This record gives sequence, C-alpha cells and structure tokens, in this order.
Amino acid sequence: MKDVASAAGVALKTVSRVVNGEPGVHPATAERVRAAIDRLGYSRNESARVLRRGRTATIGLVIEDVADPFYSGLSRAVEEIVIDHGCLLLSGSSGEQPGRERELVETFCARRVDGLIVVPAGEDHTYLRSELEAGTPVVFADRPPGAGLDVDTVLADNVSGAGQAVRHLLGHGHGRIAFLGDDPAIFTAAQRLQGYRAALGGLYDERLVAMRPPSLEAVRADLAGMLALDDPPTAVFAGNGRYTVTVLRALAGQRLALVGFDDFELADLLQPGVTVVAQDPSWMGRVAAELLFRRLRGDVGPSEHIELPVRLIPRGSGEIPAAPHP
Amino acid sequence: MKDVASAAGVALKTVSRVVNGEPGVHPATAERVRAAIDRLGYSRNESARVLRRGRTATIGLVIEDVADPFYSGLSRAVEEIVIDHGCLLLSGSSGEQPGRERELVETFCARRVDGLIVVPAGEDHTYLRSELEAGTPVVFADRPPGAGLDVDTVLADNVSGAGQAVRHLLGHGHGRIAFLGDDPAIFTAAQRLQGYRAALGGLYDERLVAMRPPSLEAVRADLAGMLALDDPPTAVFAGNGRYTVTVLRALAGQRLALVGFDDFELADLLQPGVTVVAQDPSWMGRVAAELLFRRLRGDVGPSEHIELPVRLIPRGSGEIPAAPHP
DNA sequence: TAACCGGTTGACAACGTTGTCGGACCCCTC
DNA sequence: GAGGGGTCCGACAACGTTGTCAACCGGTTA
Repeated sequence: MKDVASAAGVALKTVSRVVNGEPGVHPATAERVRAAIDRLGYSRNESARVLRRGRTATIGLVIEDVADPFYSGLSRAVEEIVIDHGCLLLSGSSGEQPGRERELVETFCARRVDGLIVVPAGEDHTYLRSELEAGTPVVFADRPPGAGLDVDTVLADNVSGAGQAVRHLLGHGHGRIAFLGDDPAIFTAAQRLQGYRAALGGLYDERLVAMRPPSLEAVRADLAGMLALDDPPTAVFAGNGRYTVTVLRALAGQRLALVGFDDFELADLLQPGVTVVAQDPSWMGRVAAELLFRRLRGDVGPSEHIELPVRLIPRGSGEIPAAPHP
Repeated sequence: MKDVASAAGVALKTVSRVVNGEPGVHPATAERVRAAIDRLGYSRNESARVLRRGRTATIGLVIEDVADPFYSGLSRAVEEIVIDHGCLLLSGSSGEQPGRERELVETFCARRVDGLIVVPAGEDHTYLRSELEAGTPVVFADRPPGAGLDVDTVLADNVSGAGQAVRHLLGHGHGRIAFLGDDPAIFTAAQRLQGYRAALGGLYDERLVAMRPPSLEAVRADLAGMLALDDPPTAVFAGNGRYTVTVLRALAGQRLALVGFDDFELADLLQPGVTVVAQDPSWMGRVAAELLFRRLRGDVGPSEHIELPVRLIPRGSGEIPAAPHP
C-alpha cells in the first residue's frame, strides 16, 4: 500500500480510502490510485486490516467429517450463507474426537473468528466459556453442548423421528424390531434409541439392540446373533445413514424390513427402495448460520433451541410385511 | 498479552517467549506467566502474529462443490495433511462459476494464504500470475490451468479411463455405445470424450453423444432420442458420478449395459452392481497437498504434471451382453 | 480584507505480535 | 578485583492497515 501511495503520488491514507470506497476522494485522484494498484498488482493485506478493525469476517465451522454426506450438505449450506454475508468459512473435521474438536475450536478462536458453528464430538464444552464471555456467538448444530452451557442449538427431532420409524414398522405387522445404531455416547444415537424404546413400549427387548461404531463385521455379527434368537427380529431400524448402508451390506439380500435414519442418494434406486426418516442437512446448516448472523447483528435474546422436524419417506423396504408367525 | 505481562509482572516479550516456547526463560517465570494466561483466558491473536511474521499457516482450497462426494473426499484428504503440517484450511465452492472461483482465490490471497489448491472452474487464470510471481505456490487438481500458466497439476488419467470403459463394453459385444457426459467445456468431460472416441475408432457415431449439464429431464430426453434410432445403443458410458446416477434414474430399469466414470457408495448394492472406472479422490487430494507442502519447503524444481491411474471395477452393469443383433 | 465553508488530502497513532539488540545479573577464572 | 562467559530479561521498532484530527485550497459571504 505504501508502494501504491508513492507510485500514485498520494498519501497512504488516500489509497486506503480508495481501496475501501470511502467518500471524499477526488475522482481523478481515485483513478490514479486505481491505476497504480493495477500496475503493482496490489491486494490489501487482510491480516493487518483485521488487526486494526477487530473483525475478521470469518466464521468457523467444526463438523464430524466433511466426507460424510450429511455434514458436507450442512457445510455447503453454511458456506453459502457465510459468503452471502461477505465472510469466509474456516472449517475442520473433528473425526468424532473430542480433543480434535477442542483443538479446532481453539485454533479458530486464536484466529479470532467472528462466530462459530459446532457439531460437537465431546461432552465438555466449558473450554468455550471464556470465548462466549468475550462475546463470540456460538451455535451448536446436530448435537447440543455439554451440561452447563446455555447456547443456541439447532437439532433434528430425533426422538419423534425414531418413533415414526418404529410405528411405521409396527403398522406393517412387525413386533420384533432390531435397532442397530452408533455408540449411545453420541447424542443423536441416544435420542434415537430413546424414541425407539418409547414407541415400542412393552415390545422393547434389549437383545435386539446393538450400539457401537459401525463396521461391517460388527454389524454382521450383531445381526447374526439376533437372527439366531428363538424369536428373531423381522425388521431393522438403522440409527443413521452410515448404519443403514452397513446394514444393507450385512443383510446381503435377506429380505428383512428396514427403515433407516437419514436419507441418502440412491435410496430410491435400490431394490427395494429404502424407507428412511429423512433429515435435511442443508436446512439445518441454513438455520444454524442464519441464527449465528442474527447474533452477530446484535440480537441478544435468550438462547434458542430449535428442533427441525424429520419426515418418513416410504420407499419399499419399510413396507415389507412381517412374515406370518411360525 | 499486555495484560498477561503486567499480571505476571514481566515484560511483553517474556510472555511472547513463553507462548512460543522459546528458550531462555526461567522455569519459575514461565510458570508465573502460564498461570496469568490461564487466569485471564488469554489466547494469542493470530492476525497480529501473521502480520508480523508474514506466514499465515493457512492453505486455501477451491473446489467445485463440497456437497459432491468426489470433492468432499478430496477435501477431507487435503484437510488431513494440512492439519498434520500445523496449518488451517480455508475452503470454498465455486459452483462451476469462473467468477466465483476467481473471487474465492482473490479472497484467499488477500488473507495471504501460504499456498493454494485449485480445482478450476474457468479457463483463464492469468489473474493468478501476480500471486505466483509473489511466490505463493499453487497446485491445480482434477483439471489443469488455462493456457499460458505452467504450474503443478494433479489429474486423473481420464483419457485412458474412458478408453478402458469403452473397450470393456466392446469386449462384451457392444458396438453401439452412447456417451452421456457433462458440458465439454469442462476439461474432464472433454478428456473422457476424447478417450471414448479414440477407443471406438470407426464405430464412433456423434448421434450417440450428448453432453450438457446433468438434469434428469435432459438425460431422459437424450436417451429416448438415441433409443429411437434405427440402430440404438445397447450400452451407455456415463461421464461422471453424477451422470451415472442420473442415467440410472433415467433408465428406470431398462437393462442397457452401463459403465460410469467415478465410483460411488452403493454402486455395489444396486441390481445389477454398477461397473465403474474409479478414481480415488482422497489420493488426488493427498498428492496435491503433499506437492504443495514440498513447494512450501522450498522445492523449486520444474512444475510437475501428475496423472493418477484409474481402475475399472466390474460389478455387473458393464457385463450385460449385447442383445443378439436383430 | 477577513472570516467562513465544503471538499480534499495528509500526518500520526494505534491494533497485538515478534525480531533485534543490549543490559543486568550470576558464577567462574585469572 | 577485574575480566569473561552464560543466563535471563526488557526496550524498541516494525509488520500493513485504519480512525482521528488537522491542514490545505478555492470560492463565497460579511
């Protein structure tokens, strides 16, 4: 900028004014400055600007894994809105590791992001307290913060979604419905288990529940164990998108009824089509981002806790009737 | 930092030393400083640090769309390596719009990223020249830069991949193979067309080629038109992952042979399984990122042009034999 | 002529950090 | 006791930008 100033024969401040489109610069001067800028290929140093002004125009996003379609959809929606607000998005994947989540958040804070959207991996978010007190707005998405932190949260209605799935299967004659889902330490998994259990009522049987990180071997073993029972399951409720796919692989053509949580591309092209309880990741991203920017505009109302509805989409696999009882 | 210094009763510089783990600070002093840091919840202002040191420890990544599994896989791999190098990733989606690509790159440059990985949407990258001259390393991935720019590039071997696909179909008796792909203005689409054409040789028939942005309606219409020909295609080669899925939907169960470029989850679970020419997006991301960091470490060799091999994975749809000729 | 005005422009400090350099102090040796 | 070497610490400038404030200029008014 100094170089531009001397090249154009004006003071530093005048260049700054031109670059920022501030009024009070003679058109001819501005033109001279712009010419010098082009000639020298100058571009404003954003770090210095941030240092001086205090605002970074940057939003931090912590998710579990960009390569998971749910989170990449959410990411894209967040990015869209962030860009619309003239900001940039810093994002990182925690890989479901609380330590990594914390590192990412702290790195983002050190870079003075204006706001944060977090899909938490861990349970303890007290480390966020000082940042929150410093006035950085934070929105939790998909999962709530750990105890003792009262911040904006955007969740899907997991409990009632799981309930819908179970009732749908019950309605098709299934009384033995297995639940295969992720580690119940993960909030969404626990919520879905809760919805499943509540909808089943007296039919609940813990031998039909298996919860752990999805791996084909594990799911295969769990399913085999359940199918070897005297009263085996005739239907499966899969706890998330990844689980649904794993279960499909493990079933290898066995025609159990299946409903999965989370929609996924191609669910309609499989034979039979896969019935799912669909969330809308873009919607969640949009809602979270809009909420964040409302806070950035100065909204200081009480923290919001939004639950987005989910929707059961019948495609075939959930409508397979229960075999007549032997 | 000033506050921490006065709280600990030391000079600014000493705090700086402690924060950066520089030697030459008495353990007791360091402890006092650390206590003050914890008490005040201090975290270093990265913008000021960047301003002073000139390195941002930030890498910029421009892709087409995070929500596309190919690019989200690439993203994740890049992120992994960037984090391993103690850097942060700024990423943005161009949405296939050259203007947006340029904006993103310029924003990243204004933030003084240390390096860039770009999946270009446009043809003209002369706007990068001044940045390159300033010494910022840039790696192009998936598609090469526009004319006149000689920078590191990591591509998939699109031509030979398309050739493999076509020869595979020829080997199963198909002489009439349609090609449905994206706008040939997109490098990869053009390359795949070229490979397709070369492998077909004299069998090439331009009436069996349709290239434009994928939409279900368009693909349906194109296919219908081709199938209405006197000598209709008996096989389809789809130009990318999104196209493959769209073609599957448009086929709606008609048993044409099909080979798609790009692998996708569930390709093996469809009936029949979908034969694909698989690229490895993570690999591409890793190679591009490693190359970038090699440049950042000072490697000034001539620009590299890497072509990653692709691999045909037979799963059923590509092995459907041609119907006996009427 | 002097006072005043609006439109332009520039000098300067400040943002929070780090690199450079030199000073204070201790312990050791001659 | 003077000199030398090492350890620890602090003063100061600089990074590139912007906010504040004052100065300048040409023309208008009292």
